Amino acid sequence: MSKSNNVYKDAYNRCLRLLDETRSLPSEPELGALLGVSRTTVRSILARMEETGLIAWNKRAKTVLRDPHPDDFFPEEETDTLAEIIERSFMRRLLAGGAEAGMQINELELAREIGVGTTSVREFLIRFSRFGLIEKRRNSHWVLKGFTRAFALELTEIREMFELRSAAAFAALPQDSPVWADLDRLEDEHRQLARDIATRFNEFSELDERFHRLIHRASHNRFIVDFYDVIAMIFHYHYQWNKAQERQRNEVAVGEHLAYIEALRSRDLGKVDAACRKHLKSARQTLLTSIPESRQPARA
Amino acid sequence: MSKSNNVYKDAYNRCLRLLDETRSLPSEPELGALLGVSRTTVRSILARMEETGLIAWNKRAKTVLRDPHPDDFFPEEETDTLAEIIERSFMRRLLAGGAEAGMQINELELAREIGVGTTSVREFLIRFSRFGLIEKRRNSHWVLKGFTRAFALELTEIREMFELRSAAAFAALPQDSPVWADLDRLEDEHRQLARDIATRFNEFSELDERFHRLIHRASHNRFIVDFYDVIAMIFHYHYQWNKAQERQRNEVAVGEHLAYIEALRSRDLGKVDAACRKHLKSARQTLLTSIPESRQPARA
DNA sequence: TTAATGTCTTTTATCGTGAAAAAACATTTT
DNA sequence: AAAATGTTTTTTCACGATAAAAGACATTAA
Repeated sequence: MSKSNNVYKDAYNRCLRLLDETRSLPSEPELGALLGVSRTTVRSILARMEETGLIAWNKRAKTVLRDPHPDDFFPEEETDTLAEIIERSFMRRLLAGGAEAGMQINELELAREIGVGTTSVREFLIRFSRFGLIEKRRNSHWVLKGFTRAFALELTEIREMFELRSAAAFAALPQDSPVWADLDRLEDEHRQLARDIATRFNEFSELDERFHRLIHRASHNRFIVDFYDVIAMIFHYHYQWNKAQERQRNEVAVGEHLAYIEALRSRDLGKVDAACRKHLKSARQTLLTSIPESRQPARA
Repeated sequence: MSKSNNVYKDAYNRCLRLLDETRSLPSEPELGALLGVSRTTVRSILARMEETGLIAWNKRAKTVLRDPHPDDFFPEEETDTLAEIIERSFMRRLLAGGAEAGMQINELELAREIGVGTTSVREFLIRFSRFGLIEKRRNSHWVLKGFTRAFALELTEIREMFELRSAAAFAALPQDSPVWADLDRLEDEHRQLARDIATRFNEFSELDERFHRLIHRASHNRFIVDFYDVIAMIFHYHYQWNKAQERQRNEVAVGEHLAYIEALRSRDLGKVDAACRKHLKSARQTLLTSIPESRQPARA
């Protein structure tokens, strides 16, 4: 099968949504920049749009002929990266239980189960290993360390260390730094979400990530910034898995974020530290309660 | 070519060194455990040793017939992992200069230059990416971030954060913890090295790594422990590259380690903190002086 | 009956191959 | 001439295939 054309399909779908808004499409390089793909892919998209009668395409002229129909879109599941597919599949097994710590991971079996080549699985495991949930035995198999209480504690320990430092760095940024405007915008979004929390509570997860990433970036340290990938990944699946009291949890978190933002704006390091600690403590608590006490590592 | 038999060759060489010491070899499983390889590999080794007349092998009896000759050994370069070969090759290019930050990395070109397949290079790059020296552009090439001053500062910032915490955790360990015995042994080795520093100064690098890893392990945090891989890698190549005043630098470092060890043993957190800071500060200085000021990132 | 050896099976590591996508180059249009 | 389009070349991504190495099972020796 060699390589799936998910980049094309995903970009095609996103391009379809653009069609609603305009009567004609921009130049090829412009479209490429907009969709985040190369001109080669843009041209494939345009070619298909012409074929299906969505646009008339003649050199520079790309006139929209009709609005896209639901079945003009490629199915969602065909737009995912192989890496995403493997990760989802792997995390499902991991969190669904039955994946005891100490268990060994079989590349070939995983590949067959997901229906992909071994190379992709191998590359996934290597990439995934930095999350600290799996480990490779020298010239042998991978071992599952398990999503345990210990893991959550180790993760949050680093998170707290890094975020306290980043928050302090943030508060120390000069008044004319563009981050303050970013912070204003995020505060607005928080206030809006707080108002409509009853219906929009599930949008918090995404806002949460953007907020914390903004703070971590103030550290100007690639290791701190990159570590947020680990946190984001874990919380992403945690949110998907543990829906208990989601609304209430998120409502509390939004409140904590707003206090945190105010503390940052005060530039009072004591206040920043306190607000940051308080929020991280409850975030840790949420994560911990989602991990069953029983899950203990199988062997040393 | 599919797969090189470097595991076999390396284990064979190590097994040859065992021959000097005994008149007969232990059982296959025992040998496997000793050499860190499977019985399959052990049997290949024994088979060859029999062929070349090094041993007489009949079931349990594995009698040594003669001492190994220098050309019984496989050449050193055939015992390296592909990953090691690629890493060395890559780091040489990186440190040899001419590798400007912002430059793009070509998998195929690298693979051809080193004489390996693209898959191995890809896997290496993925693994290597956690060191923060390269970065992947979404569905496109890798970009070199460069071994810059900024990199060294970011690295050491985290190192200091982690090691101060680990050292504090270490000092707080109960008296009956086995780490104190490990520390004693390391102290001895330091004292011996200090005595013969004039001739053995190049042995410091390895001792340094063992010492710091012992301390980091006290954190009981996988992210802290794993981060030492980044430090070890950087310092490993740094030591190889920058030989200026090596003897003197190492002599100073050994002294600092001894003070650090004493502080740990005093279990006085103030002293530990001071000794740790002092040593890390000079380690950072050493690293920084090896990076030419001129090397600036090419683009944003 | 335990622990070794002997044999067979499974898994990992690496390569070459081919399609998708990017990037580079050439040509045309404004 | 600058920026688009048209065309060609490179590079990345993913696969199946194959040898090395690990692991499992069967048999034999102490």
